[in-house]
Amino acid sequence: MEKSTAILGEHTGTLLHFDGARKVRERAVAQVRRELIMEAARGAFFELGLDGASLREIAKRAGYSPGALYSYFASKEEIYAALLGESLDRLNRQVEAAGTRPPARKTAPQGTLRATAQAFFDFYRDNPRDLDLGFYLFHGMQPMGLTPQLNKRLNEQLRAALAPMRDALAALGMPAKAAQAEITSLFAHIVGLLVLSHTGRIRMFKQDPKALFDHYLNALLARAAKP
Amino acid sequence: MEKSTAILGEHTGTLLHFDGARKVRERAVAQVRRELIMEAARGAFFELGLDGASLREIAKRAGYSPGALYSYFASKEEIYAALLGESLDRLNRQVEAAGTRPPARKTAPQGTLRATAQAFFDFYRDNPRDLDLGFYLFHGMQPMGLTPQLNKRLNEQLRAALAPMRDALAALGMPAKAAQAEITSLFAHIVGLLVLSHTGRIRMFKQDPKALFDHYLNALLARAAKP
Amino acid sequence: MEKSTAILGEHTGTLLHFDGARKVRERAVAQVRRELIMEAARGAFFELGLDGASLREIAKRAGYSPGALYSYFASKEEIYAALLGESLDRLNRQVEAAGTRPPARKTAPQGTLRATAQAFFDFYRDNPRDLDLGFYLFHGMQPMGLTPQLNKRLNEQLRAALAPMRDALAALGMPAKAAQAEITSLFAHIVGLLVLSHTGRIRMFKQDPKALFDHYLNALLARAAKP
Amino acid sequence: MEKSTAILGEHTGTLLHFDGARKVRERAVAQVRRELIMEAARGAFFELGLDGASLREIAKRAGYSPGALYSYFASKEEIYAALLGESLDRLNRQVEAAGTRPPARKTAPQGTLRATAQAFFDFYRDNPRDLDLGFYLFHGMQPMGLTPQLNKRLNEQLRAALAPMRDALAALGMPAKAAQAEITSLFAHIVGLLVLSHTGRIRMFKQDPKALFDHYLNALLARAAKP
DNA sequence: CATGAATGAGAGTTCATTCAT
DNA sequence: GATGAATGAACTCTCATTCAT
Repeated sequence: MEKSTAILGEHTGTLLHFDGARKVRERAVAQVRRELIMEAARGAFFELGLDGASLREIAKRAGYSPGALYSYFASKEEIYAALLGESLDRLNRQVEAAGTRPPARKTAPQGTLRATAQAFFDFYRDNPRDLDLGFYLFHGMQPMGLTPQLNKRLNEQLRAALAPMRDALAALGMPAKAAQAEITSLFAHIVGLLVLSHTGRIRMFKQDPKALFDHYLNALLARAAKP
Repeated sequence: MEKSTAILGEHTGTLLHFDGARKVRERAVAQVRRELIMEAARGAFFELGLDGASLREIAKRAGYSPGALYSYFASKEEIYAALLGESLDRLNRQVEAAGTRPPARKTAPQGTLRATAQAFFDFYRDNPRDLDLGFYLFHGMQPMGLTPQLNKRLNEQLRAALAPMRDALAALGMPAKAAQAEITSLFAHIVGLLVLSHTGRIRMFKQDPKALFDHYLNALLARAAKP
Repeated sequence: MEKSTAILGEHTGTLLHFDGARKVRERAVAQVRRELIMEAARGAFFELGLDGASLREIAKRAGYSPGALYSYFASKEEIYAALLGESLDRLNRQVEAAGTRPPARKTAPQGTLRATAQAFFDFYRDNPRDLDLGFYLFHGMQPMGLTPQLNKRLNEQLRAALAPMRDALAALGMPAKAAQAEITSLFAHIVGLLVLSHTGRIRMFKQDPKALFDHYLNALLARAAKP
Repeated sequence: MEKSTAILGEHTGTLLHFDGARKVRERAVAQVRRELIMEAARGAFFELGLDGASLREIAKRAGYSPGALYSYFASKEEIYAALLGESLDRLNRQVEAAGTRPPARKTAPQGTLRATAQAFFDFYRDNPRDLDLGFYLFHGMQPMGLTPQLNKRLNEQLRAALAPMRDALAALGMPAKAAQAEITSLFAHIVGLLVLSHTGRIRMFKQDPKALFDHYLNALLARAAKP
């Protein structure tokens, strides 16, 4: 079971008192190997897409035989779940960084909202595969194969990524409920824009995703300023 | 080749003058059977999702051997394309009906915009698989396997479904360019809301898709009223 | 015109007395259509090879539906058999023409032997598919699917094509038995050279089929001159 | 990749120094199983011919599921290539043995030429399927599907099998170029005789392949003696 | 921990031939 | 005669997963 908590990147230093040092070391080694496999999976997935990235391919890239991966992950899906967790971590870091960078701070909270929302948008625009990842486990748009606790964890990571924007709205005087609704809308808008963009539907309307997003953001800021 | 026009649901009754009655009847029978297969495909797809719906499964449901489907469709993809075409037809009819229904007409064009946008939203909210269908041919969010002319045709059907909303905005005095951008945004927003809704991400934020959509629509109407 | 019907057995001007003119006409029409189908089959076979030429493809090229061909040929194999018969006819004509052309006649019988053998060789060198055809019915080098009478007929056509060479050898004073053996050898040599040529094995040895054949022919003529 | 060297029957025992004994053993086991599959393939191919020998049939005979073969061979073609490689190995051994056997040595080089050519001829006369094998990858007499390096390797094996005859001609004083041409001719003659023999065309001329071959060989030796 | 052979199911597609119409 | 839908069997190949070693 440590295996699955490890998926989420939690460390267990406190076990030091109960386990021998050897066990700790082995656990650390296993974690490193997990990450090696995830790296291979990410590479395969990014280069070959959801369908091209077979377990065999991932194993080959990681320098393992197919069966060996099952020592680290219970299934292919679990690999993707781990990948998604890591992806959300990166998203969080990117959003957070945008929220604490000087230019944003100066004109806060409008600046913060704009900067973090932009960072969120940019993250998925620049890494379309990370967006795919988010929908992989919902093949056919229908949830599947996630353990409830894993689902919860992933949701929390997502919530965390959006939190700075919600807080910025609150700081602008928007009631908590309205802020939450606006942030959900914002998220939906970003997803919609990017899905349409990736599938070529926006180009078809001769529009530019970035411009559309700016427009949305401006409207949101206007709403936030004088409700 | 009547096969490909049939994909798009065109009827051939008018050929009566040139073909023998027998040919016409046979063509009609073939069309009926095409639709039977599409029905089976839709059922398989809706129940089993994109991956479960194999050609064999579709054939079984339609009461055919696998090879027989190739008398009606050149490939599995063509079946899905036909399904998508028919789905867009239904969408168009639903949107059009909403745009010409009395209550909408009375308060036009605001009423028309609200009614048609609502109809668009409702269509995909009530038929989530139809939204999937639209993304099927863009596996991994990356276009694939459509003949350019078929792609064009499908795009036109989509454009047509959105046209009433664009016209309503124009009728409210919005410049064509801005109207086009707003309609693309609206489309993206709907898609985003529904994708998040279908994947359970909206419920997670304790929000209601319909309410969020109303909110978006109100803001859009406000923008349209006094730019 | 009896040509191809003869392939299939035997016909039959004498039926004129018993059948009505209509039946005769219908038979002629059928024969014309047979040839149309054979033409299509030849085209498909030459362009697409043995594997690419499906019944469907042949039917399409002939302007028929697949089933229709069965009104004219009992099987796909029979089509090929007919094609082979026609091919052997062409071979015979080409060999015969070479044997009666002035230059050959002048220096006969050496000239005749050289000219006809050359014509035989050239025929298959220039029309590799005709050689394939000859081996098609012996897939895996093992006879199959020929009715004995059809086999006999084809053999006779082949014999006829080689007869001028045998006669030339006899005219040079070679005993009948030896001449027959030499001609069989000659045939084998031609086939061997062309099979190796078509499969690229001769080019691999940096040799030229034509030169090798000339060499063989010279040796044969030398043997024939003073045994 | 040991797989490809294994195709060619090379052993890996010398790796003992670098690999553990276990790896060596496993490799040996794998090689045995490869040969088991090749045996099954040969059986299927010999009994059922080129078309009857499907992957499924081969797998069934080898006691495997179809997919299992792909652990040993990358494709069906690779199986046939391996079969052909092994066939050429046997041919080489048979030819070589004939060239070094006492009776041949005594009257060398005429005896050597006669003995090795005879061995070559006998090999394919006695194993007709091995001749088929050589032409399998040239479906419809038109090259296909060999990797260039594999093609090269197979060509070299063929060249090696013919080398003793070429050397014997050279030993008889024939210039290298002429010897090469004669050996190519000899090869073509053998192939021609056997193809016609296998397809029953020689019997039809009431000839005997062996006698025809002797006749050819005598003429060749006569040419070689006094050019 | 690691291997990699093996499974078993299944993928989409093609084919010659048949037969009701 | 002609159609073309339908069959049924076959095709090669891929996959995630298991498990004896």
